[in-house]
Amino acid sequence: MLPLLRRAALAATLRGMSQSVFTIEHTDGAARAGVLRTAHGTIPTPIFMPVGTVGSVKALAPDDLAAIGAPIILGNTYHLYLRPGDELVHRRGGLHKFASWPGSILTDSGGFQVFSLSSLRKIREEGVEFRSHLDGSKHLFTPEKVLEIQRNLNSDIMMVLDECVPFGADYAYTEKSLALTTRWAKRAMDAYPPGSAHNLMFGITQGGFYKDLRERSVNELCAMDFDGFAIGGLSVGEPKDKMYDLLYHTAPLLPGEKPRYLMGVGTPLDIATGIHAGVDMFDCVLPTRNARNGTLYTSLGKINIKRREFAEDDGPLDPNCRCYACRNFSRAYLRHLYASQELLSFRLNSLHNLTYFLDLARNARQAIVEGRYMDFLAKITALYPDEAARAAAGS
RNA sequence: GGAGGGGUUCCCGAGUGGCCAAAGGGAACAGACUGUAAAUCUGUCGUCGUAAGACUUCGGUGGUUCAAAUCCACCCCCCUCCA
Repeated sequence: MLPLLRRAALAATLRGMSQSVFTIEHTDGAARAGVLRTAHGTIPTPIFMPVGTVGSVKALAPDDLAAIGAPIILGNTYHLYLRPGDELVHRRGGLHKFASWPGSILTDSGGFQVFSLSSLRKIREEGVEFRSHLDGSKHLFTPEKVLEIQRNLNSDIMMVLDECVPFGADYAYTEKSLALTTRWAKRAMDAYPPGSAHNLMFGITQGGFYKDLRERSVNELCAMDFDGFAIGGLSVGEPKDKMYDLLYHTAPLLPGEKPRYLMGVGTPLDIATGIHAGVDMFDCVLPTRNARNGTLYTSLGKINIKRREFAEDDGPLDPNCRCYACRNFSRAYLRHLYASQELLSFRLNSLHNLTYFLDLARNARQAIVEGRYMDFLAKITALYPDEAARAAAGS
């Protein structure tokens, strides 16, 4: 491990020279295979980033994540600020040290909580006021404050504060919200200009499900020198075909030389589709949450391990999977662990699903490098026919 | 031997004349889950039927009543206390 100062200095050099933060090595159509560098490592892209909201990927230890080759995980500004507190984490040397996580960390800004905790917040010009879901206390999150929190956490990739707008918001509201998100992004950039430190900062585009607003958002955001750009506000309750429509419309508008991040997405098909549209980074709670709820992704499709049909199935969960769960346990045993609510069920299932998602990105990258991404996408599409049908419904 | 309490749909358990195929919980079965208020949530759960509805069911048998899981009689079984 590099001494802290030297690492910071090195990373500070990286920031402001966007060329060296992100390098695209191969393309296949719009799909890109690249490398993203942070203060805590090198990340091959496309990449799937496991979500560890409160500083832990639920049910897993850093060793587990290392075993499946996860180079970067997420943390959350809102949750870590409330508990245990970003300053407490700062005093313990940052989130990496506190959580014993040697890889990279991207932190979400709390923008998603504007959506998911909408009944507990008020949006104002200066920021978002949340009523804590833990104790009801009030907290103001401004664009500047969330960066301060993320710097205390020592996040490798900080996200700017945005308003994640629900599906169904009308044009007038979405337009107004978008303008606010853009003003917040400007304030973030002012508070933390390029070269300030080694923490990278990504902007988030919004615009709901109106293409002209998406374009406006991209134009306004990309005029600013962020280290990467995210597409936010997708997968917020919309039909699948709408989501893909917006995805294909928005991704190509983002600057080609910078990393593109599709926030909170998604299913394996969503990810494969996102990569096809030119996205480099993904995160989603789906593999970990579904793992805890018994839904597992395999090379043979999605299966629900609770089902009776697996009660005496002695085969591995996924014969083509390299993970610890698949190498050592039968479907019958995994079903039993789930039914018995054994904690090992969470760990093995999470380990497996994340392996699947990480491998999905790895295999996608390989396909791009070898110039056969369309074949890869076709293969994934065939694995999830119901979802693919929903995606095709409106087109 | 005496006194008391109880047997309800797979399990626990509510229900003491009609609003009861019978609350609630569990189990079981199936589904959902997308920048994590999620080890959460939803549905089904006597039989037949797409449905309307029909039929069978509350330890057993018989009875009272227009109507019984609920009232009465007898019988079978379980539990507690006393001797």
